[in-house]
Amino acid sequence: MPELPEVETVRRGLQPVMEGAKILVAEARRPDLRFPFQPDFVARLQGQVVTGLGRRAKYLMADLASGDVLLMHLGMSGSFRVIKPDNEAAPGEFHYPRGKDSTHDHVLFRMSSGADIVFNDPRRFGYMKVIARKVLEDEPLLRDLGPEPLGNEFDAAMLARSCEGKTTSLKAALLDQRVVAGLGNIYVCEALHRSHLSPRRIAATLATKGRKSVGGSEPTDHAKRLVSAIHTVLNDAIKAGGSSLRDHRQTSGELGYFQHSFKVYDREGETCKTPGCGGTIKRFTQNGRSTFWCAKCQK
DNA sequence: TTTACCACCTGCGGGC
DNA sequence: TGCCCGCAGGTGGTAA
Repeated sequence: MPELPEVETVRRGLQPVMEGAKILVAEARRPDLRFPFQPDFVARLQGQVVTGLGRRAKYLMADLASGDVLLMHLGMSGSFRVIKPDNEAAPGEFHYPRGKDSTHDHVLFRMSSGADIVFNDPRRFGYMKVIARKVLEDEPLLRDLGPEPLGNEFDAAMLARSCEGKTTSLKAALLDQRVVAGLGNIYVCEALHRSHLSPRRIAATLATKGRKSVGGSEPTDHAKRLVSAIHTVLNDAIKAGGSSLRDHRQTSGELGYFQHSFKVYDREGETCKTPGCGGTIKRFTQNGRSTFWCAKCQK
């Protein structure tokens, strides 16, 4: 579920209680999430000070004073809650109000900042791993990630170069984390609609052979429009605290509200919001994923 | 090498 | 009311 804006919202929620604080207690309540926890997972976390909390694509990365990095991915249904520890509880015990979902509270941290952090993930597609910072760039999970869509590196020329020669659909290319890291199904649908580009368009049409440039191709106006739309939709979503469909909540438990700004996603059968268009939003399955689009204004 | 598809796990909503 | 089925926002692995 969580795409870049949701992960960034979570990062901003965790930062005040994690950065500069020591992990007094860490607890993994089951042997695995998507992957088995490392045998020394808890030992490498407990007693460590979190010196920084960053994000790379959809990964949260907590820098530890030991030189390790705690890598966290929310998968499709992962969420963090920040709660006040129960003063009556013994040190090392986690007492907090349990909801019906609490059977899926898989990882807990007690921080010296006075907060307990609970990671909940019903579908267990999320994962956590501790990696030494010095070998981080060799980490298979991170090694092949493309540029950050909101970073300076990502522009129309770079996107055009990445799509050059690709015969797959533009939608599939944008979901490929090697092309651009952090987009998921929702924001790809929204960005394509805002840039009036069809999800069925061949990815290579973003680049035109010809004028000399690094990489041998020039970005088309389509590529420029698409990059601009990606920037707009991600920035707006971050400001709104992400989108809350089914699972995603902020660390405070509040819902994001960007779903109210969707122009196509989950709007099958409704009228297109593009001024003067009047088309109807359609849905079809593309690479096993739902695509929402307007055939009238997306070409 | 590139592309498409499947599986992973659980909860929810719709249909019967 | 309860059961069954399809679907869901991600991603690694595998087959073509």
